[in-house]
Amino acid sequence: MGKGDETRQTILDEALALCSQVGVSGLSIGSLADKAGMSKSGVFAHFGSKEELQIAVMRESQQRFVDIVVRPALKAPRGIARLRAIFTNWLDWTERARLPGGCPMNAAAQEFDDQPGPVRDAVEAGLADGHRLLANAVRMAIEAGELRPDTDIDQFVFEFTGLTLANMQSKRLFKDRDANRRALDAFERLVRDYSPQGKE
Amino acid sequence: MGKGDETRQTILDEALALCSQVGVSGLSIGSLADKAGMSKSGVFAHFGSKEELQIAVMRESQQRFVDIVVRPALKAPRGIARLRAIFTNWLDWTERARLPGGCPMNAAAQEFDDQPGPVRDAVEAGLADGHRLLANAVRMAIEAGELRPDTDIDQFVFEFTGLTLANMQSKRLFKDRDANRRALDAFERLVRDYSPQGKE
DNA sequence: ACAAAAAACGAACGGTCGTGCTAAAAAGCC
DNA sequence: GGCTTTTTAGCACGACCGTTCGTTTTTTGT
Repeated sequence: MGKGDETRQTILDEALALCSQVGVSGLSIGSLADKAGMSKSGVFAHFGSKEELQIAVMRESQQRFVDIVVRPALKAPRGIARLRAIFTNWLDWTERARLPGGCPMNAAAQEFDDQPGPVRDAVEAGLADGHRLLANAVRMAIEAGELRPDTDIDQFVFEFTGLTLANMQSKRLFKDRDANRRALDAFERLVRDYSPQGKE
Repeated sequence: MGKGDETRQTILDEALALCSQVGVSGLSIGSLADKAGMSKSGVFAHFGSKEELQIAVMRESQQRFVDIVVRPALKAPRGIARLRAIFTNWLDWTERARLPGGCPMNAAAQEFDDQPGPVRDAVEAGLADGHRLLANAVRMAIEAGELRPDTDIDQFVFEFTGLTLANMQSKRLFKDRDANRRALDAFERLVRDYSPQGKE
């Protein structure tokens, strides 16, 4: 198909940027239509309901995350190098993705964590997918002998994501210019703790 | 004063619970009035504007956090024991505070991080205060000789809060029953890394 | 008990929300 | 170029939003 999908993509781009600032439930069809230079019903027709729009935004966010954070990191060799590439890409992925208000998915996770429904499902699926990709990278690092064989993969992922969350809060709320450095230092400490020739 | 402040407190209690579920910007005066069994204008009169209500909720949230997380931990001796007490209290403080939807302050931090104004200021002040209290506890642990003298306090706080954030996401979005254990394991590893007789 | 003050109510306002429905415009196809 | 299909606009709807105002109820002080 032609024109339809094209403007749908345009709308989604605007929706993602807007959503990053006001949240996925704060995103309204009227304001989105203004940003996209369209009528309210014109935007509406592309999704059929607000819920479908929200789900589409989450999916788009997930895909863009993969494109910006995960895919480029695959050029790094398997092991800690690739883990580090994922991590550094993660730290400022929202800026590279032109999302002025931070990660829409993480924001949505907070908004919808106790609001069952398809939107929540999409958010959970999106973040779970990220964790799965990350877990795979950790497993490869273990297989490459760069992390201890008895490394608890889920534990590693848990701490890894904790650092990205702390980084976002530090950077966005406290405008801390040292946030990235702090996160990177913590990452290196994390890797060192789980490395075979490391301490213990 | 009498009756006024009393019902104001009742309203704030309901507001906190409601806010934890729908977020601080999703909280509406109408629904809050329903929960409190009052009229919309009756609730409104106590705060004068929605913004003032939001600020009041943030302040109340902060105070309750101190009451539930920080104050009880002061019974533990200075040092790592107290840090651990703060941490464990932190992990499930929202349940003990009867906040069914998670920490309102953290949610607000995401919603308002790029929306300047008094609400954002209140959020930042509240979280900064928490960080300050935590930093003090870390400093005491250093002075007690239980953490290395060259410990970067802000770095420690950064990683500490990262664990609490990961814990909340794990628990609330993924319903992970191992979240607390994961967080505690990570905490012990964190402390060990910065302890004088630890590795390195 | 009674007057003064405080607090809660009820109705109304202009706005915006999501969502239908119908008509106009644009795009795709022969 | 005309015809069909797709895409967009315009308008209206009921619901809820924050806020204002005048009235009524409740509390307070004496």
